[in-house]
Amino acid sequence: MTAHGTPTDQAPHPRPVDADEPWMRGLHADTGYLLYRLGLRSGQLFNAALQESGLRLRHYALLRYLATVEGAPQRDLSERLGYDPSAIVGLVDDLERLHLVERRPAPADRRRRIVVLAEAGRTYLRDTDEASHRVTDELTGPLSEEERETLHALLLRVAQTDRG
Amino acid sequence: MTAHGTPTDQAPHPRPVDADEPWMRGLHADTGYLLYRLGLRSGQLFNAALQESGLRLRHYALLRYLATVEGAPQRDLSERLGYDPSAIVGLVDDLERLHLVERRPAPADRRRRIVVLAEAGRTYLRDTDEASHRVTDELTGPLSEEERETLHALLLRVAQTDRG
DNA sequence: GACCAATCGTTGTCGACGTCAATGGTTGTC
DNA sequence: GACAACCATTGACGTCGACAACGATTGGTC
Repeated sequence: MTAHGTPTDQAPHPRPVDADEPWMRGLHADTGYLLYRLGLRSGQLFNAALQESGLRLRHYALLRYLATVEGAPQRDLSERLGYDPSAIVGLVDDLERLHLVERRPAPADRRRRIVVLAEAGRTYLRDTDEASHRVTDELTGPLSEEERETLHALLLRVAQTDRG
Repeated sequence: MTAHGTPTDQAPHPRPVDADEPWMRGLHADTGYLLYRLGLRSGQLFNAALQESGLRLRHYALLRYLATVEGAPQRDLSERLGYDPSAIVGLVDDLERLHLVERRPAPADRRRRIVVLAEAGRTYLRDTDEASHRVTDELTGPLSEEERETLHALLLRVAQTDRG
C-alpha cells in the first residue's frame, strides 16, 4: 500500500443530521455552518457514487479539469484545483495506474511532467457523468428546478470571490 | 497529549480556489462539488476564527446546541450533531477542561452523564457570537443582504431533507 | 562559464477526523 | 437472578489536508 492511499478505498458512511428540530435555530442560524455541514455530506455522497468506479471525488475533479485543458503540469493542477502539490502526486499516481491519465515529460522543462487525459479517461468521464448528476439531484432533492439554478448561481458567486 | 486532540490545535491555512476561469465550467458545473468546496472553506474559516479562543468548529457546534436544550446526555449530542459517540467524549473532555461545560450524573440512569452548559460557556457563546457572524459575512461577502437570506433559506431546505 | 536563488515533483511527517470493535458499568426484562 | 440492551469510554485503523525538506532542474547574474 502506498502512502497516499488507493482509489479503491471505501467511502465512509454518512451520518445524517437531524435539522428539522427547533434547536436547529441556534445551530443552523449560520450560513457558514450550514455550508460546512452540507459540504461534508456532499463529499460523502460523491465519494459513495464514485466508489463503484474505484475513484474518489478528488480524482474525479482532476479528471474533469484535465478534460478542459488538454494537458497540464502538476503545478497547474495544484493551483487550479486547490490541492497541495504533494496531494497531486498521489492522485496522478492512482489515475495513471488505471490508465486514465498519462504523465509526459515537458519538452522545454525537464522538471515538469505534463499530465494528459488518456482515451480511457475520456470514456470514464462520459460513463460517470450520469452518476454525477444523480448525486446533485439527490442533494438538491427538495428544491424546484428554478431554485436549484438560483442556489447554483449563488454558490458560484460565493466561490468566485473565495480567494486570498 | 490525549488521543482526541486538544482545543488549542492550530487551524490549517486555507487554500484559495481559482474559480473565475473558463475551465471551471467543467468542474463547478456541479452544485454538489461546489458545496463540497465551499464547505471545506467554511470549516477552515470557522476554525481560524475560533482558534484565538482555543476551540474548533465541532466544540462550538456542541456548545451552541447545549445552549438550546439545557442539558443533554452525550448520546443525544451524538445523534443531534451527527458525531460519533467516541468523538463526543473528546469534545466534552476539552470543554469540561475549560469549564465551559459540566458533566452531571443523570439522576434516573447512572449510565448517562448529562452535559450542561456552564456559566462560562454561556459567556463564551456571547463573546464569540460576533466572530461567528464575521465568518459568515466573509463567506457571503459578494452577496447582497437579500441574496444571503435566499442562500440561507435554500441551504436550510437542502439540509432539512438531508437524512437517511 | 560558474554560482545561486527559484521552481517542480516527490517523500515523509503530523494533526484532525470518521469509523469501528471492544470493554466496564448499568438498566430493564423475563 | 440470569441476560440482553444501552451508555460512555478507550483503542485501533485509515483517510485527509497542510507542511517541511529534498533531489533535480532551470534561469538569472556576476
